[in-house]
Amino acid sequence: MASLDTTPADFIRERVQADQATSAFGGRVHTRFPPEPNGYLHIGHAKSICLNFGLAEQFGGRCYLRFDDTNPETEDIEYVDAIIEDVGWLGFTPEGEPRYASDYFSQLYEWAEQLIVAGRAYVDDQDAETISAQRGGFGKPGVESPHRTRTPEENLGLFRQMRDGGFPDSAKVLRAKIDMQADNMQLRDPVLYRIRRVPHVRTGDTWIIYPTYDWAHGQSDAIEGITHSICTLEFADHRALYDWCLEQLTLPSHKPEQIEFARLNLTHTVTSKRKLKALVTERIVDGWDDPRMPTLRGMRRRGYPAAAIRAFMNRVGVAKTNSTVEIELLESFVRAELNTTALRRMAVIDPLRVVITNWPDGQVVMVEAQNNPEDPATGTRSIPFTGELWIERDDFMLEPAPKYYRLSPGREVRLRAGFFITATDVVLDDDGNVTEVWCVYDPETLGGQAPDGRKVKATIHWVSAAHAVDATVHLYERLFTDPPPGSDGTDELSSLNPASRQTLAAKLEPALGDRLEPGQVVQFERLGYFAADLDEPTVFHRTVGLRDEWANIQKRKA
RNA sequence: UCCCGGGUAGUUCAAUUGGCAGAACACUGGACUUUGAAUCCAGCCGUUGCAGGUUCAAACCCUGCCCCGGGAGCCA
Repeated sequence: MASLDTTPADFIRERVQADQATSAFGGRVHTRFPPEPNGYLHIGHAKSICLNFGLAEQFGGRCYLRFDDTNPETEDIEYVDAIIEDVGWLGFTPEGEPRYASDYFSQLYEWAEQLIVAGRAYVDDQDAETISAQRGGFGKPGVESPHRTRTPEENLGLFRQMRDGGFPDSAKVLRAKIDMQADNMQLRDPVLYRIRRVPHVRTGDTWIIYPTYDWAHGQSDAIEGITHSICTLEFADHRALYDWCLEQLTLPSHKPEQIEFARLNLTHTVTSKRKLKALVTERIVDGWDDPRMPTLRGMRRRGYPAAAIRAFMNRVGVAKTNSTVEIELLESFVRAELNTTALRRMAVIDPLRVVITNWPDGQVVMVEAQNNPEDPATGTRSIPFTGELWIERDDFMLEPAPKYYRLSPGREVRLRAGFFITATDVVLDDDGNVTEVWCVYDPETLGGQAPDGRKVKATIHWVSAAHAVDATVHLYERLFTDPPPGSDGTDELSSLNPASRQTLAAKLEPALGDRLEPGQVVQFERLGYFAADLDEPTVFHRTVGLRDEWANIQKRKA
């Protein structure tokens, strides 16, 4: 099994180590997790969070949470709060208060004026389409804007008018004056400021011009003293621009270095904001926190322990190879964590009635069951055993298949922590379905052990019918049937799994009638791990099933 | 078409930087078992994208090619 908390080596950690060896940043390691507050965090963000905070932890540095809130059109306070909460849930504590790129708007503006004075930026009057067309194409040089030769004085005046409301939205932009011939398209005079009369979550209507990502990000890093600015691969082409911007300024500290890594993809799900949003707005799922969603909130509701997600991130490592990790790997970490921490309980999710014909009328015997065999310190509990029980429909077969060794006519099995029973008769309905199984029990086998030493091949779980607690149980399957949804070029949503959620009426042992902690995960023995709903005490979500050898046997036969 | 990045087992990553390609997950078999779970043991999985070259020795260096991803927002 995977060890849970070893920090692997990867090219970023090697870089940091090398920087420390040469004292590149005076021995400091300072990272940041910089989400834009325009959506909920998902498993992909978790990788970045674990990387940035993990690096700071490992090297005795610090890590900030910084909101990259430079585009007021898409951002909302709702997301700010959710992100802060989710980062905490994942188990990380940002250094100090959250930071905001918008805190630096004044500084960024001042630096823009310096850039203009230095003749390195100009105001362009052309519209977006024209600018885009002039940018040229891959392998085709760009065309310089007619406004590129404006004097610094003229540019400064125009830029101030932009700031002061002298022009309508989008009428003018500030552009860096770099190189319209550059092979790297990002260097063909990128836009630095745009006019948007949209109230900003934090600065309200103080500003009507907003810096773009490229003008804000590196400088924000520099202001905060970030040493290693880690981002995903699609920003690789921006690195030259990131460096260019910083080189134009006189910085208080060392220039941060941008390092790119490959984002995480998981099989059978999607992580792009657009697609996740589609799932929510088209009501395919109940919301951003639906247990089928790969959002942090969804996984929390589903019962995934934060520790399992962290361990998983350690295992998948950090590289520049585009990769799609099997969701099974994540699940194996969830099981490993839950196996040691989750209390065992009995619950029947597809009930079949068992009547024990030789059981003394009305007798109730309390049997002792371990709370978690992996952790004896969790002790035992008493469960009522009676002559009428629920067992799993799957645990009885009228005509047992080969290698099936659960209950069937004439066969003896153990009821976990209870007694041995042998099936003697069945009650059938008009369609021939089994509605009831009659059994006899062996009173000598209390606790599940036969004094004569005879063995049974199967142990099955059960719940006393008279004591059962009713509950609703949601079973989840993959959201998408295709490993990479939409890989055949079709719309991802066409490979949606119509059976991604199945809802059943379950019978629980009485101990589960007492309110669990919201979100607490227990193991329903032989079925899997189930999380108590955050709001509804009698609703459970299956976090993940147990490994199931019987299912494998059947699959192989098919 | 141009620029950048990548290609090692089914998957994700290693390989002490040129020195016997190996871990985890998955899969298969066995042991154990009051969860067909967990645990333990074993096995399977490789033309290191392809073709050349350098070298005693190449996943690693050189040349050419192929394939995949990203890049022409006033998104991030």
